[in-house]
Amino acid sequence: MPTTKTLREGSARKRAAILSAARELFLADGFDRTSVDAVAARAEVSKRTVYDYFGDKQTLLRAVVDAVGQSLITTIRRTLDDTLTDLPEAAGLEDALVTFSMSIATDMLGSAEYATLQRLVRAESGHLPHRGYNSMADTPDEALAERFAALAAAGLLDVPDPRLAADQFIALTFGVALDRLGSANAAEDARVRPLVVEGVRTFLRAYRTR
Amino acid sequence: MPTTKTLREGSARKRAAILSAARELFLADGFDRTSVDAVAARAEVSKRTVYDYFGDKQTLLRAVVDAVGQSLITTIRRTLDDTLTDLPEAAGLEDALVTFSMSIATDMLGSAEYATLQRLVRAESGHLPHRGYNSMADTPDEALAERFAALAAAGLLDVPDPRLAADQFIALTFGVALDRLGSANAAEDARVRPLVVEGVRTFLRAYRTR
DNA sequence: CGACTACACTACACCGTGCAGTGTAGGAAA
DNA sequence: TTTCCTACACTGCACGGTGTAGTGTAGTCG
Repeated sequence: MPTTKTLREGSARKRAAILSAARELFLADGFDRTSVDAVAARAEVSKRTVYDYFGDKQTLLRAVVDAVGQSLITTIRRTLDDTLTDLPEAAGLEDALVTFSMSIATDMLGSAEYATLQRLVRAESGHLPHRGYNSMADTPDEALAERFAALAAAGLLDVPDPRLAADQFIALTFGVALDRLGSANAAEDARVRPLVVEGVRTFLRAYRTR
Repeated sequence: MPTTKTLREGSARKRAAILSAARELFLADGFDRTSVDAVAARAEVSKRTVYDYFGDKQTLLRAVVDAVGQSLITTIRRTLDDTLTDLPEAAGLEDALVTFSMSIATDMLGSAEYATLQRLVRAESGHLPHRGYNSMADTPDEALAERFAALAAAGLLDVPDPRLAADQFIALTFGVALDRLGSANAAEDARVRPLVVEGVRTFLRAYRTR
């Protein structure tokens, strides 16, 4: 066990590989059209191993969604800290929000992924028991809502219902971008930025303190 | 040479029944999880007839999406005329928009249907050639955009880009409602209205002339 | 009037295939 | 040894799609 980070590191690696392969295939081809064999092949893992790790195709989907959700929320938190911590002057707020949104849409392979996966869970695999949501703000919207509340407390925004504002912000930026362009490539596309900018402006016209 | 390689025209009633059954099942269970046998059973029609009318499951999906889209746009046009023609005073604008949105969400079995079906087409059945969209404003957003332009011309709204405003309006109302609650029952649910009301208010704070 | 034809539709059997899930033997590591 | 993993064969089944025999019905011709 010299330099080895044993302790099931191999296991964790395989687990991650499976998760990653499943995510890519589910997103590309849809849940039903993705065979477990294909997932196993892409993960360079035996099909049997997939079934040993996750017992079920459904469960695998759940795991993928949870993983992406966690990853997304971490990215959001970090980006939030990078772009919105030292509460900017009112003048810089628009730029800060645009930067934040574009970071999410670009850095992250695609926040679209999360939305698409949510659709998959809902549309394709019926109704599994809804997320655990223990207590913390462990959903992307709530992380954003927290920050809006802070901005409100700092007197930059006039936000009576931070959670609602967060949802509306997301809808105005990612929502319209997602609706207009296919859910696929979120970054890259040059048409995304203007849409996001306009979304932020609309949001600020509605929520900025006067 | 079997002269009948063409698809049947047949009785419109059966055709409609199949379309309707397919719509309900596709929405409830998803495209892949819906068997053609199930569609036929629900339509009280032979499975063979389904294949005679539409030659293919894919084609059936396309037909369903087109039908719903047409129906939706008709409803929107009518509702638009009913609620937003005699340009209301600035004071009544909020109520008018709320009424409009709720009419769409209620009267129509669910504008959610359209969105969900679009997802289905994209996510499940790969990429068929995108809609024909000949020239007219035959997409819901554009119908709404037209009306916003009219409201702007009347001095009630300050809308430089009507099409964008329409997309943002839809995102603020239906978008958030769809995200929060499952895509399923759009009407009925008492939680929809407050969401729509708040969406309209946000929209007006951003776009109303000052 | 009946006989015949054309057609829309059903009921049903059937084929091929893709796929979820399992059982197991065996190899490599620890 | 035990533990983990792979390779692979195999089952069971659901589903898309087709072919066909047969039924009801409307119209046409004699």
